[in-house]
Amino acid sequence: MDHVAEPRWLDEREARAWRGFYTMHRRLDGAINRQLTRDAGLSAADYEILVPLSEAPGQRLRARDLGRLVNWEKSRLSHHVGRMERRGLVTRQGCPTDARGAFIQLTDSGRRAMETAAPGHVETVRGCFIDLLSGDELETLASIADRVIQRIDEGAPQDATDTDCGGKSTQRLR
Amino acid sequence: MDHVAEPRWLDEREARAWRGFYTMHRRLDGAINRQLTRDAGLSAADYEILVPLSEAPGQRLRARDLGRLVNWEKSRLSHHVGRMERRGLVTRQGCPTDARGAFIQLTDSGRRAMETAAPGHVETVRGCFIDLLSGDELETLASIADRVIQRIDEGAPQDATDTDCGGKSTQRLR
DNA sequence: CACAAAAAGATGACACGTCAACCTGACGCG
DNA sequence: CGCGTCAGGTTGACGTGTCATCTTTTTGTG
Repeated sequence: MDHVAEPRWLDEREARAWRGFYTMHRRLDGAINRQLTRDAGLSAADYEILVPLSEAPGQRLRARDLGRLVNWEKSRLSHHVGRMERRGLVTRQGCPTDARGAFIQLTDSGRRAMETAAPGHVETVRGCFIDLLSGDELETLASIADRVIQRIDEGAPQDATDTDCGGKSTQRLR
Repeated sequence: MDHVAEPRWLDEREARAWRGFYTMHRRLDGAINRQLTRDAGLSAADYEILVPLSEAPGQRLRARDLGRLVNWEKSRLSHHVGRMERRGLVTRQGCPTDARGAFIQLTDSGRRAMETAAPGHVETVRGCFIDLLSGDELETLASIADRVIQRIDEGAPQDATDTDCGGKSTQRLR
């Protein structure tokens, strides 16, 4: 009798937190992208790449290291850098010491775009998010994030609870 | 002398919360999409659409109403419903009373897919998120989300602070 | 040294979202 | 009635992200 445990649907409070979290992210993403586009013709992804580059010695980084810094998978990075290269924000250079490697170098134009965007970006992040939170809330949020990220990165248990899905009752599917 | 106020960069705590929030979302999104794909061949977006449809009388909704329920813009909805239609998850029907309207109807196959996915979905959301948070934290998060969403939906102040960008110093661009 | 395995990137195919038109039909109003 | 405006939806173009696959080079190991 491999009975399937009845799913533990979310209660009201849990659903509020969950839905809230998600739409909050979507709104923030929208706001940030709008600001960056308007002020400097950049996307949020562009900005994310430009920042570590601008702080790197010589304004350049190995793709590998850049990828680790921003925590992107290599395919995404490669595609995105390709697009940024076409727009003149960065260039690619081969690596002398490792023939597989690739350096990503910030161009002047890329640097200017980032410097143009930066002040408005912080202002947006503050105005739409940070400044709306108390110190305690900031701590709480960071702590939550640490927990969640660790949980998923490490022990994500494929939740392979062998759900045979006796799919009868479907009530609160959230 | 229209001096530009020096940007108020984020301090350590603020940056931790901000970065944490963002990567947390990315991880969660990944985990959820993997589970849905693996268990039922659905994307998170599919699931989001299927839920309200399955709860609607007659398993169908006007595109307009569906869009309001999930808070998507109409273009996104139309595109996505098109893709779901091609995969046999939903069908489109004209609306008799308003010739412009469109009904989106859940198919049996769509319903099955959702019922298959649902238990694992809740389990994932719990395991990777909800169950890691205390009651207080759930409240805090929901409260934060309310604040942020309202701020962006209503008074998003275009932060049009006329930044003439005397872009000299660029240090902590986060 | 030889050779398997791993690392670094690039690439093509495809799903997803957004923006900007665009079309059609409903509605208000003179 | 006639006309302007708006609402509901669709479409095409484009940027983005993921997956799977491939090539080349490095590295570890006998």
